[in-house]
Formats: sequence, structure tokens, C-alpha cells
Amino acid sequence: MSSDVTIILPDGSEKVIGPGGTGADLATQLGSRAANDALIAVANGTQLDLNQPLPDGASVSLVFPASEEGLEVLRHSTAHVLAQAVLALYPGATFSIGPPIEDGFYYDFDLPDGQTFNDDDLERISAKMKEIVGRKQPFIRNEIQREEADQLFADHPYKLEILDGEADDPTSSPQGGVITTYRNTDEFVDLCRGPHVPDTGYLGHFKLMRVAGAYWRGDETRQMLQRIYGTAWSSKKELKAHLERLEEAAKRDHRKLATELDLLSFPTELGGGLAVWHPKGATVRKIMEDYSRQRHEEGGYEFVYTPHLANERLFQTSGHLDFYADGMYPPMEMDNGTYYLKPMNCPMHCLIFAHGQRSYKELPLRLFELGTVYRYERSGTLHGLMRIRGFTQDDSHLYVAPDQLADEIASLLDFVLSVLRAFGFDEFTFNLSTKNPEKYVGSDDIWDEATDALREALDRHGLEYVVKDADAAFYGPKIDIDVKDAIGRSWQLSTIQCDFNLPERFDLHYVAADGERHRPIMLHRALFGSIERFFGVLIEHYGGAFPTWLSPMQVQVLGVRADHDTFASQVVERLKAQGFRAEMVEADNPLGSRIRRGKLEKLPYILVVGDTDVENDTAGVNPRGGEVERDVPISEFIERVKSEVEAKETTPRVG
RNA sequence: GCCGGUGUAGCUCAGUGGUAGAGCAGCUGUUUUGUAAACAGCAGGUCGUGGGUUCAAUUCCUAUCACCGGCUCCA
Repeated sequence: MSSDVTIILPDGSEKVIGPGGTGADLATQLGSRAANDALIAVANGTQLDLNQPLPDGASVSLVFPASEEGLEVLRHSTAHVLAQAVLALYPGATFSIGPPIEDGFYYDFDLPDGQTFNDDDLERISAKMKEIVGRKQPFIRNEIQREEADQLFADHPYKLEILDGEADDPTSSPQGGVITTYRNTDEFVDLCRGPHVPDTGYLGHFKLMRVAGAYWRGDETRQMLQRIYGTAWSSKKELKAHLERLEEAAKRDHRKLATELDLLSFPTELGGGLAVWHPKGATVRKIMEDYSRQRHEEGGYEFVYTPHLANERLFQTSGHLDFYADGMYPPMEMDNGTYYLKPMNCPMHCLIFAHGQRSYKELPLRLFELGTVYRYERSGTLHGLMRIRGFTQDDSHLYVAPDQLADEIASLLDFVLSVLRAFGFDEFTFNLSTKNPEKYVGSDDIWDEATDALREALDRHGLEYVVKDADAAFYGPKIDIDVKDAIGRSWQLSTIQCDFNLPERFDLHYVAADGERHRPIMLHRALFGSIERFFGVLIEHYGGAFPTWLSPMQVQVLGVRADHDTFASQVVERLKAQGFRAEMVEADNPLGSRIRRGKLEKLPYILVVGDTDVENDTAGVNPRGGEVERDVPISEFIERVKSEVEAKETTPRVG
């Protein structure tokens, strides 16, 4: 019955391998490199261990460590080694799930008597893992019956829950009723779908990163497990490069840079998640806000202001107290009622719309406010400027007639992207979130219409987007816009949301051409999202080196000697008269030292003036990231930087 | 909120059961400097906060606040 097996390689060629031929056999035939490096085989789209037989006639490819798929296998296998090490070192420990993730893997454990891991444990565990890797233990796949599985995992209740189907784990839940395990030694076996690398010797370029608590099945009412995160790569070089990327990201950390550059701080006296803006940070913020106002003015928005507090009746009407009371600050009892800090601006904007009779001729009505809101974020979720309790939204609410919806969304998209581009972002991702059938208000028709309008706007702009099914808020579908930063990280910033709920709740209407009252549709739109968060993203995007138009200090002027200080301050006055942010630095320290300070401040320009400059009305121009240029006429420098600022260029002009 | 960690000068950090130290920054002098660190001196901290143990606590315990890494949540 055993006959040769023929398989088809990715290039279309056929290959005959012996009876019961495996991926390993194929790899051997393909050459020594393949034989040494291949991790798994993929036959007709199904991943197989290298020692599993290949089906006759299958299209087969081998997976190598350098590929995404290969890395996933490496990481998954490394997670097993982690589990083996932990179970060996901590008697009584049990394990739950351990999948590969971006850049690495994790495994969740439960230690007896509520014990926890610390950094020293990570060292120990890591050493044990290296030992296991050195032993080149094979990963042996077995298909077993439930009885046997129950026996094998009798001491591991989380595995039993997975076997029972109560917990779903994509890497180990039985598939099609087949229970598979991977055994490395007599002592260590894990419930797992695989596939895995042939033996642990294929692993080793890993690092255990941190330990963290994680709820079993991601459910905060359940047991908190001890999760160990690690990173794993196909080579030492890759591992090193990854660790360097982490260092690069750490250098850009907005919390660190905000302190170093004296932009803002989070005084403990204020309480968690509340920031104060120092003059330099406030300068950048003001420029951001001024630009935003200018654009909104040009874009046909009307500016409004609303208070920070409101009577509870407002939030009953808006539904916030029903849906989001947990996220609001506790009520304040006052002599004439109960008041709340506002978590959103929209209810107040609805009051403005509701004031007086609205005509269809006023639509679309675009209300805009830099509105400060307060949300009670749980203490453990706070994170610098990215997650904060008091923040200001660049919030706008657009009230449109139903037949205006598509056009309004399309022009809104233009508007948003144009403003984001001005801040130096040019790579976007769009997410379209659709109705959650479990949780929504409004008729199906209007949901379809609004979703189509959002989709059409994206299509009209030729933008690709990801549909996130059932991810919409209860009140309407939305488009979220993510930007990519300078080192490739994604940040969710802008959002355009349709809302059929609030116009109902506030009984908003306008009189149309037919003389009848109609219900407007409302669009929520945040562009920066929160000013605080957007600023944080800007800091990280630019690594603190703001473009000249945003930089809190644009030019420092340094005299070579003290007797040049007078000329230096004259230059500063001329720069200021032209609207630049400039300052003179007295020659009380060596020039090199003063330059260094300016560089550490990441200033766009440092001007040095000496004898010849005083004589010729010139300066030596030292731009951030460029070469020094001597004898530049002051007037020329002014014109140069002026056009740079107007164009909102992202790096200082050089030469 | 939950798990783990951290909190010492403006910043970055060392250190100890016997009431604390460095570098940078600051101030004062001296130096007069052509593109990333001149020299000297001075000043600066109730060691996050409250309670406890102790003859004695910054150090040990405890509570609390804040921050860091995750989990959960995010209108």
C-alpha cells in the first residue's frame, strides 16, 4: 500500500518523496540549508510538524525562521520551553495558555499559595530554559483520547477547562474533536495543536521581559494568573535589533521627554491623571490650538463654549448616566440639585442646537469647541498623556439633514486628513466600525444608510479600510483614523461617528423646505482626539525635536564673546519682531558649552555671532541635524525660516 | 479596580537600623570663549505621606498616595 508521495512545490514543480515522506524528508532532498533550517511544513494550507507525513498531491512549502510564520512557530515553541522550565522549578505550579504574540510570546501560570514571580525568578527560569534548549529535546506530537488527557492534566485545572471547551485557546483547544499533545520529556507534556520546531535546539534567541498579572480567560472576575512575557527571534542579531528598537522607543517616551524638555508635569499633589502645562509645553499647545481654530474657522465651523459642570438632568437626558456613570466623576450635591463634571461635550452642544427653531438652511450646522472633559479612569489604566482623567477635546458636532450625510462625511474626511498632514503624519489606517446587533439604537434603515455614507466617503477618497464588525458605539457607526509615527507605531487619533440617539433624546429638529419638522443626524468628530494625547503622540513622533513651526523655542542667538551680546540681542529683537520665538544666551560660558545646551534642548536653530557677523550683519547658522553654515545674512536667515514655518516643514532647513 | 515593581536634591541615580552622598542643573565669583561639557566656591533633601515596631527608622512592618510594566476597561 505504501507508495511514493508526490508533492507540488511553491514554484509549481513536482517532487517525489518516499512512502510516508515527511517535511523533513522533503527538506533533506532540497539541500542542506533547508534540512538544517526548516521548522515546519505547510501542506495545502495546513501547518504540519516536519516529521508528519505529507499527503500525496499536496502543495507543500517549508517554513523557515526568517518568515512571520516561522517566527510564530519559534515563539510558540519557546513558550513551551518556558512552561517546562516553570513547572520544573516551581513544584505545584500549573499552567494555562501560552500563545505567540507580536515580537514574542507569553505563558500564564498559577503558583501554589498565591506565590508570584519576581525579576530574580525570571533569571532562574531563563537559565533553566537555556538548559532545555541545550538538550535539544524533540517536540513529540500525540493524538490522545479524552480519558488519557484527563489523566495527563489531572493536576492542571486550566487545561481541563480548555479540554471541556469552557475556555477557548486558539493554540491548544481540541480541533474537530481531536486532542493533541506535545511531549518534550517524560515529565513535560502540554496540550497543544502545534506545530512545533523539531527540537528545542532550534530555539534560544529569546529574552524573558517581564512578569505581569493577567486574568484567566481575560475576565476580571476570575483568578489572576502570573503571566511571563518574553521575546524570541530567529537569531541573536534579530534579538539584539529588537532590544535596540525598544530602547529607541524608550528614548521617545513622551513622559521622559516632557520632563527633560520642561513641557509639562503630573504633580502628585494634583492627583492621578492630571497634568499641568509648563510654559514650553503650553507654547506648543497654543500653536496647536491656534492652528486648529484657524482651520475650523476656514472650514465653516461655529465656535461655542460650554461649562465644565452640569445638572444631572442633562446627563439623564443624554443617557450618559445610564450608560457610562462608572466613567464619570461622582456627583456633587448642591443646593439646587445634583451636578456632574462633564465627560463629553455633546450634550451641551445639543442644547445649543435645541435653542430656538432651526431651519434646513442652517444645516449642516457645525459646532466646535476645545472642550475640557473629565472622565474617571480606573487608577491602573492611567498612562502619561495617553490616558488621562482631565483632558481637552477638539470636539465638533455636526448636525445634518439625512440627505447631507454622505457629502458632509466626505468633506469631513478631507478636513481631518489635511489637518493631520500639517502635523507631519502622512500614513493613515482607517477602521469602519459597524453595528453591534446586541447593542444599538435606531432603525436598521438609518444604520445602513449611515454605514453606507461612511463607506462611500472612504471609497470616494480611494482609501482602504478595515471593517470592524459590531464594533460601533450603540448610537451609530463610525470611522476611526490611526496614524503611523516616525518609527512605525500606530496611534488612534481621529474619529468620525454618526449618532441617531442624541437627536432623539434631545428631541432635536429643524424645519425643512416642506415646512415639516425633521430630525437631524448628528456627527461627532474629534480630530486630535484629546489635545493632551495628541501632544503626547507628537512628542513621540518627533522624539521631542519639534518642527520649527511648533518648537517652543525656535532660535537661540549666542555671541562668541560677551562683547557680542549687544549685537546678539539686537538680532533676537529683529527675530521676535518677525514673530519668531527667539532668545539670547549670554556669553558667560564657553561657546561649546552653550551650543551643547541648545542641542540638548533640541532647538531648531542656534545662531552664533562674532566679530565678522557684527561687521557684516550675518550669523553662523547651526541647524538641528545639519551642518554649520557661516556668514549667513540675518535677513536671509529670516526669510528662510519664515518660509519654512509657513510651509510647516518638519525639519529645520539646512544650507 | 486587579497582579507585580518603584518612590532619596530641580533631573539621573548611589547608600545605611545610629537623623544622607555623586554627577548634571541652580547661585556667586573668576574666565571672554567661532560651533555638543572652562575653573573655583556656595547653596539645595523632615529620604512620597500617615501610623507601628525599636533606646534609635530614610532603612523593618503596615496603611495610603503617586508613578512604572501588564490585565481588565475606554462613551
